[in-house]
Amino acid sequence: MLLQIESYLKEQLDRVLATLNWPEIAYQFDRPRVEAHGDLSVNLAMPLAREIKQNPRQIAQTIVEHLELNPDWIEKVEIAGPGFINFFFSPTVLQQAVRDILERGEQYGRFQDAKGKKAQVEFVSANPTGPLTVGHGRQAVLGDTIANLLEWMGYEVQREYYFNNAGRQMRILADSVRLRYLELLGETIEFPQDYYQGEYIREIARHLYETHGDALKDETNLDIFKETAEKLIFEDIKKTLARLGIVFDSFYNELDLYTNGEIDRVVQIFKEKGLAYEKDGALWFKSTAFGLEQDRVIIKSSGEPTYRLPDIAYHKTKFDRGFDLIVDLFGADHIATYPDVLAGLKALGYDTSRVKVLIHQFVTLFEGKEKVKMSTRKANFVTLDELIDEVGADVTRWFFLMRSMQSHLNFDLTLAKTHSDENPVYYNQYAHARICSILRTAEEKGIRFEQMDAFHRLGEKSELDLIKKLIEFPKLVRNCARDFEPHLLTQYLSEVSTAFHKFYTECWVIGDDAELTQARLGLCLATSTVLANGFRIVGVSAPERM
RNA sequence: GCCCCCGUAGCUCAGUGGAUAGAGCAAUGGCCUCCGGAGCCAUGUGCGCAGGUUCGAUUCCUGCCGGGGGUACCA
Repeated sequence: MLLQIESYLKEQLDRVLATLNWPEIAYQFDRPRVEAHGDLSVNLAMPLAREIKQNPRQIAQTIVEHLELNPDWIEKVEIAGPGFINFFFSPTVLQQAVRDILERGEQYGRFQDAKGKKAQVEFVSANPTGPLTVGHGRQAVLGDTIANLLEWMGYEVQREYYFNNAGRQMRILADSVRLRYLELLGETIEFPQDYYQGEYIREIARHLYETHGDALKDETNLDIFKETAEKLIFEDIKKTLARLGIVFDSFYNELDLYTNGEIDRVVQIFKEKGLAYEKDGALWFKSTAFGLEQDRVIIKSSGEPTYRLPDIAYHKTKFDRGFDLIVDLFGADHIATYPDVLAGLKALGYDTSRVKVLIHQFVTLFEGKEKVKMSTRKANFVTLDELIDEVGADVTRWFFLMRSMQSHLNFDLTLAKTHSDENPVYYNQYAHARICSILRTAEEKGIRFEQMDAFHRLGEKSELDLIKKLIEFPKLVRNCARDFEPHLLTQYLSEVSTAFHKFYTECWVIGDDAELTQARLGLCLATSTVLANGFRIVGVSAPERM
């Protein structure tokens, strides 16, 4: 309803501008910070003042005089400050909005804008060398929520996990397992410091011992160790992700890019276009032709490709698979790689504006004041599983979404554990549970919401304030999706909960006045609709009881 | 050296080219005859520093300081 009001006002304002023969100009609607400044404010007069060289307040005055607004929608218009035009919503339009929310129900906040379009979100993409860490958790939750947001915009979304099981890391992993296996057989081994130290390596070795006995004692080929490790670790990773409600549609193995010829094809095209040359025994990509500072090696003198080549080939497949929007989510440590990939894609002739690269900053873990260094190799990481064990999936998801992704995140484990009961997610879920409880109570008294025409009875300040919050939801979803900023959603939901709790404190829902009871029950339902829809995007549960 | 991100309340973090910069946690004091007190109400301190653009900058630009991450024929 807020979006409808905005477009209605924009229509009216544009009409006035045309009538007055004033230039068309970009202006914005904003929700004023201060209540006295109304429900919606437009800055139109200020930029216009520069154009037509008149006093902005005078301009605002003239505009307002020419406006003919429907009093059922806009109750009052004021000019304030340097020239803001402030609009005050009428109760009527707010009362209508409650009905609108109830009629749309689970669809409220969904858009059709991207209907028929395909989007892919690539995230996590951790190689199967160990359990997911808290750091991966941030990316997992961000990626999944962004995918949810895109679905709410109408996209058909594919969640993809890209991994490499062929590199040096995997060889070390396999050999780490082999040594632990030999250790189980009673052999004295020397375990190198730069091998994977984690307990999970021993578990994989134990699994091999249970299934193969000592038959692998003299096995020098690492394949069986590698394959077993990869299989078990991936099972583990998927299980962890599933606990957070995250399910990938597709796992893409870097190795396939070699076997299906994509790597060769990219090299071929680069050579044909004169964008690759040999120097010092290596093959270089002429990335300077695409605005980069230096050319990059894509095939080492050893004959092995650098990471750039498969990355470029991989992204080529994303285009070839027909996605309209390609979202890559990386940690800040990969920030240097994407310009090369984008340059490579341009070189191949693709429209890189379809690629959206999102970089999130790291999570720094603290135990109290003590910083916890994280390294999978050294096994002094805190796993995502452990975090979920401690605080639960809902808190984990909510916590990672509370902050903007470009902000460094200091995560105090001690605090997260001791104060988990006071986490804002409970505040929000409590609002939902409370509404369910009211509805149950009403039901016990034989009262059920059914009167869609009772909303004219809603006029208390806390009622109208709550409705004003609720009507922001669709705009917020759209903006979060447009800007890839899921954290604004958690913030908004908390505001809805606050407005509800205030309404609950000030207004008695189930009373003697049957019509008023109907109106308030409907408002409760509308609130739970918005909360539940928001929770669905964020990926937390909407409990009926707590 | 160069590049990217960050610097806002005691702590963790939101936010905006504009009109009085917010939340949670922590602290103190209030609020239940009755729909869930995991709630509501009240009380305090702050935009790292210095310039610039602008009618107006915490927001944009430049420099500096501090923290994080990059800068490979590692990923």
